[in-house]
Amino acid sequence: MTGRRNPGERRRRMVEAACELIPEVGVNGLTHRLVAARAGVPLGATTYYFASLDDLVAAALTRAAEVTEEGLRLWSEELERCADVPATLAALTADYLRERDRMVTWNELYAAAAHRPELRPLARLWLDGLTRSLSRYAGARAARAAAVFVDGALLYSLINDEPLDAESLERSLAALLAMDAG
Amino acid sequence: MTGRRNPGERRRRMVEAACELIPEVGVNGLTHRLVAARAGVPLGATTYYFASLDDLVAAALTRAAEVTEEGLRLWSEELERCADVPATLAALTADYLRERDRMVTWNELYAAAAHRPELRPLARLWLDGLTRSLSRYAGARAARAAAVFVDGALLYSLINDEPLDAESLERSLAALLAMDAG
DNA sequence: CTCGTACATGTACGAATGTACTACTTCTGG
DNA sequence: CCAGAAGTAGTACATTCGTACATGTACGAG
Repeated sequence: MTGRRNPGERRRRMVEAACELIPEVGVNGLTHRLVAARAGVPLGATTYYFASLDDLVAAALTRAAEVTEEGLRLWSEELERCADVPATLAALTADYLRERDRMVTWNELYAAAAHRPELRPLARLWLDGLTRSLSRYAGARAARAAAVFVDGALLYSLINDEPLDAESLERSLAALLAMDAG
Repeated sequence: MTGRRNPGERRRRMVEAACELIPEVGVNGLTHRLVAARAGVPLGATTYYFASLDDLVAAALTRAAEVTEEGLRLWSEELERCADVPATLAALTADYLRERDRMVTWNELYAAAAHRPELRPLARLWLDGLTRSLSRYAGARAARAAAVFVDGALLYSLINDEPLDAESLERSLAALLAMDAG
């Protein structure tokens, strides 16, 4: 009953527990004990599988980045098959802005990356990936501007009860994507 | 020599010390001892002047918000007297994006506000204030969109070595401010 | 089988933290 | 002038933390 032998699964559960905890307590609120309790493993397991707490945090943020990249592929496909890129992008963004936990997690990654440069490549995945996707429908400058706006909308939704309305999103993104190509 | 009697000044120095420390260690890295050491006061002074560490943090973030509001007034005046609003706004933003400490502090406030709702009004000051300023030159929707973009540019600069270039800023802001009024 | 290695688990420990507390000094109102 | 309030300063204490470690258990190679 106690601990069935299963290294991969145990590690995975700890990473998942850490991902669950980040929106609740923040990256800096993570502790070995909190993760162990949430994952249902003894305290010692956290130090056995991760060289340090920083490693555990990095593993959790890396996992969060993987999830984000997966979401990015979905966005890419959706944009590919749609007729109206700005409208579709606005709709996808509006959906994103309703998933508070994902937004908080991503902002935690930004904040952590601001203090720890080694995390910056991870933090760039979303913005760079989205920019690359949008480059198929607009100039490089316009694509990046639209991606920057989406991140601004994320920040806005973090501190306002009501996220940006769908029409504002669509008009703004349309305006940016229609910018002269650089 | 030790501590001349001067309550107001002491409190002010501790708040200032906390503001200095936030970009270095983050909001969650603040401790009584760190603030006391930086301010040059004994440990006891921090608990005498602030009911709890949260109070100290709140005081520091409030002070940071005051500085931001002051900066906002400068932006307002600059925009008032200029000929080309998007170009001036882009230049002001470009200057802002070079002050890394201010950006990090502001992002720390966002992250803290995401977890502590009582800080949200403070976090909204910048975005709401900028939106209000811009409302004199564009519709409500366009003004807000431009402010959201500026915050997105802040996030972008936090995790990239090179901030957004001036031309991208100007074109993007021009496109947003020219949006149909809502 | 058996033995070494990888995994599991509970406990221990030094360091750091928030906060309370005691003693001391300076100021102020009567 | 002189209490008592307000400010200053050093220290103490319970708690929590990251991490190390000792012991126990399963499992695959020979």
